[in-house]
Amino acid sequence: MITHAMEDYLKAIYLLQKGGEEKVPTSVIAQQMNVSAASVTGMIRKLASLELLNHNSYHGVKLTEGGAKIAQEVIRHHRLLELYLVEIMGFTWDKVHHEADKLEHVISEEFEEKMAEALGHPTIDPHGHTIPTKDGDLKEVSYEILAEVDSGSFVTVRQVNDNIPEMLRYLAGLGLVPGTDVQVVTKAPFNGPLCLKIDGCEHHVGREVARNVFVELSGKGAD
Amino acid sequence: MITHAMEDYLKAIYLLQKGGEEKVPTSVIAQQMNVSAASVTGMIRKLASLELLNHNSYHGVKLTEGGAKIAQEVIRHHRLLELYLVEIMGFTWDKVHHEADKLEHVISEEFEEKMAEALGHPTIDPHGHTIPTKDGDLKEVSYEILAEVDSGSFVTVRQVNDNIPEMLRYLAGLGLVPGTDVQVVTKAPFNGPLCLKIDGCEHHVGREVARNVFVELSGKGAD
DNA sequence: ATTAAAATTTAGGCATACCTAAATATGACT
DNA sequence: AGTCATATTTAGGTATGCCTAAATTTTAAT
Repeated sequence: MITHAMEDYLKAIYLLQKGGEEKVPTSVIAQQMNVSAASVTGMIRKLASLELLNHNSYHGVKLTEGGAKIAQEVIRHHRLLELYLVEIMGFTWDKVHHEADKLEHVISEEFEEKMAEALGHPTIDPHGHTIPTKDGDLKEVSYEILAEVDSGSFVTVRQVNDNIPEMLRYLAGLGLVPGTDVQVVTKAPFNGPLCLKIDGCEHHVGREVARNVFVELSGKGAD
Repeated sequence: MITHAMEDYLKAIYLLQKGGEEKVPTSVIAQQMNVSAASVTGMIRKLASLELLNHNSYHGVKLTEGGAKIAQEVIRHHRLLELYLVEIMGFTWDKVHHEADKLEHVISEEFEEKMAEALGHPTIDPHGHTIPTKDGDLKEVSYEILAEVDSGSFVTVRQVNDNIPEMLRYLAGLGLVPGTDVQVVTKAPFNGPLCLKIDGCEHHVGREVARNVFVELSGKGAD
């Protein structure tokens, strides 16, 4: 029997794996999930005994096909829920992550299908993340981090991190949402703010915010 | 902190109290919730220590105002969810009880409000039960049990039990849903079937089914 | 008033999922 | 190769929420 906690671990490990790390170390999972490393070890044993992941002691874990499948289903639930809450129910995009985190574990497959139908089988969630297909794989496109593109660049916002409600409200206020075209006018030194031209207006945003916005390069100016 | 299990107990006790019993005995709760009496005793201690109910050892429990309030909120969630799932999402009415039982514990107050708005602040759920208002009390109207009305009676269906999916599918097939006018043509002896005239057609339904349908008398014929 | 049946509570256990602190393994550096 | 810092695991403990079996209390009947 798969518990909610197990689903949360599988989801986190899956996303960390997609995010680069082939073998995900215990400590990284612990940090991501805000639990102690010891708790992670305990859960890893359980998941390994169910053959949902392979554990190479002291060298991290890797999901099996079975484990990855469950993770994909949970992520599909989460992202469909986020979009449903925004598009159909009228939630603002800063609140849906938290709500989806609770709902993703309890909705039925039929609930998932009804949402997908109502939304016209969408592929992107409100924060720009790909929604895994029912059985298929999740191809996470990797974009540039806004904080790291050269000044002068012309970019299009593709994704934003969905887990800090206050930052999402701030971003929405700036118009820094997926689909928006942005020019990086300047980047102040010493980790200083970026000057961004959005919709013709210049805004100054800090690096912390710029590290949570992911963009696609659409052109480039002088550095 | 109120756990899901606590909410389930409070809900069950609340409905049993409304269903007649002033003080609800441990055994009744245990039967209703399909757990052992010992488990109920354990939970009662916890709820009593939180002052959500008063416990008179060996003489049953009674919810405090605080306990009743939480129960009402959970029931409001449940019934709004059932209606939302049927009306907005297109679920059939036999599946919504199970889905609502899981969702009722995790949705936010905002989710509740969005549902209520989308549904036009309804007062009755798909099975005919009253939806408690946001702060107000639940006035559960008590109807006649179809199995117990005299033959010849003309009745209107008002409520059906929502927890047996197969029976709900059967009832929907017969047209025995809230709002339908029905004539009780005959009642066979020895707990035999009732002959019902629904929409001009006669149907024969067993007592077990007729005990799960609640009606309002609208007229009366010969016995 | 005694006794038997029924209801209730207590006692002791199990699984989940988390924690801290202590022990142990790894890998990088001298 | 030895040493040390870091990462990981083990050991032992907490809380929830369920169970069965045994003890206890109540109620009803003689």
